Amino acid sequence: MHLGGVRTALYAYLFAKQQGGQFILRIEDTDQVRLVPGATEVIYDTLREMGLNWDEGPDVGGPVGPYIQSQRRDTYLPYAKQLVQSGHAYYCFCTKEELDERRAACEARGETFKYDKHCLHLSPEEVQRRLDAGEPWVIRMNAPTEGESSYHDIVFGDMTFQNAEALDDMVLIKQDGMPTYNFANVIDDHLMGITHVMRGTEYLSSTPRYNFLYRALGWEIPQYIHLPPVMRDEHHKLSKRDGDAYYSDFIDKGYLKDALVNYLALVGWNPGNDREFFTLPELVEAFDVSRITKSPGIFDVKKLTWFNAEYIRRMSPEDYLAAVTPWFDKTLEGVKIDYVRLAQLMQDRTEIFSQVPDMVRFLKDMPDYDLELYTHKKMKTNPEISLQALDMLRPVLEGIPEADWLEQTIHDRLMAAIAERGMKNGQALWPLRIAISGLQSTPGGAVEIAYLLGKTRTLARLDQAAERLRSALA
RNA sequence: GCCUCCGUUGUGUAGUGGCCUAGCACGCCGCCCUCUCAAGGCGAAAACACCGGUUCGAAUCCGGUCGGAGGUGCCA
Repeated sequence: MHLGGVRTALYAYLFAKQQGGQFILRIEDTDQVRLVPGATEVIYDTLREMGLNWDEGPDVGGPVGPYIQSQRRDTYLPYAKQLVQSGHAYYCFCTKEELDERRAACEARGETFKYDKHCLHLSPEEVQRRLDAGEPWVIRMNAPTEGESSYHDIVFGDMTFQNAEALDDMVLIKQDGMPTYNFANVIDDHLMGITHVMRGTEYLSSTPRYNFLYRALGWEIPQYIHLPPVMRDEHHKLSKRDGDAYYSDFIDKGYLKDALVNYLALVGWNPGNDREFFTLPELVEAFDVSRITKSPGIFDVKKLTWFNAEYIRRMSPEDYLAAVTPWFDKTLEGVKIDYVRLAQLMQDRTEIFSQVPDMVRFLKDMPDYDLELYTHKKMKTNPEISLQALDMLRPVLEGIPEADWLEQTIHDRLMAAIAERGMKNGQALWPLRIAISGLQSTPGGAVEIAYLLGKTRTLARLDQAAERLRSALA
């Protein structure tokens, strides 16, 4: 599910719940050609996972079903016919090919194509004759060509359009008998008692068409709340091509759904104060349609990541352990490691779960590393000093019985030995950490890593490192 | 092209004529802490697109310019 759609659904849910209304899920699948198998399941799964539970919808039912437009196919035509009767619509027999040609010619001349009401002037007899003859047809709206239309949008305020410019004879019923979105949404919104329409700004300028239909049908026009787009950057909307546009993209990368929901709510809306952290119920409470932004919002992955890291830090150690274990397993499966301790060390360092495997891999396989790592200005180390330190620390570690291989013990013995020789902690511990991790930075220091590795692996890595240093220095 | 909308630091925003030498958060940079990296603490740099008007006074009102987005489908 696209994040733009996710946010629209989120706002609709927040508003509905806050107003004590019903949140209805309706599947708009009138374009049979573009149907994507499994797409509706993705919608169900995503919304449910986010906690946006719908009160009425395809699978849960409700008083105004069915909630899938393709299953409502027969409800639209009578209304279209009614509009034909009242003169607000008419049958059209122009073929798609003809229209495409005329549109192309028009555009080539730099003009805006508009259907010229060609078939509006067919006599009723002629229409009937062609209908009877089985000619393919569509039903078009008979749009007024003069005057102006206005409506009020809760976010954008008063909108006014010249009818001649904003309205055209759009198709209501397609050749395959399906309604267009333009028609179906009006019919269904009315039939389903929709009071507030929340959708993207791409509908801002087509709203006068819908209002024309509501009026022609004698129905009440709903309230409009148009939402600014969610952008990838200044110029582009989030799109599939970015590979970062879908809810599942982020969940798969190890973003927490609560963080995603929280952050998404803030792209295009703010509570009017400095508060940033909200649970779903808190959002329901705080949401205020009058504070929805008009300008497009850029989806900032950095800020999302910060939110995610913050949510991770706020997890209980137990929850974090449960969440991180599968990620540990990706690289540490089968290795004897104290996951509980590792989790403690990792929790503050986890921004996204997908980063975890790379961060802990060294515990399983000793990475290749450059001896340059032993040179650290601030720690005052170089390969020579490092080798001395390792040689000095070796017996200390060896002297710790397997059963006493605990962090506290390792720490105390090491510190005592270092102090005894009057060394700086870093001078001894930096080389040790490099020797047993091979990495410039690790979650935890030499003591923690030695503990996690266990005595055997620690000493083995230590010996190997000392060996390398010795031969390099010789 | 035409129509509509939008325009505050890199990003999200606060701000509705004086409280703004423009606040907050992320990010960036520096310092502290420290056996690394994080986390944490402290600090810094960074914006009212432009021009003109209205006004004693404008980020806030008006006009224009420029920039951006959306629409202009038998897609939604």
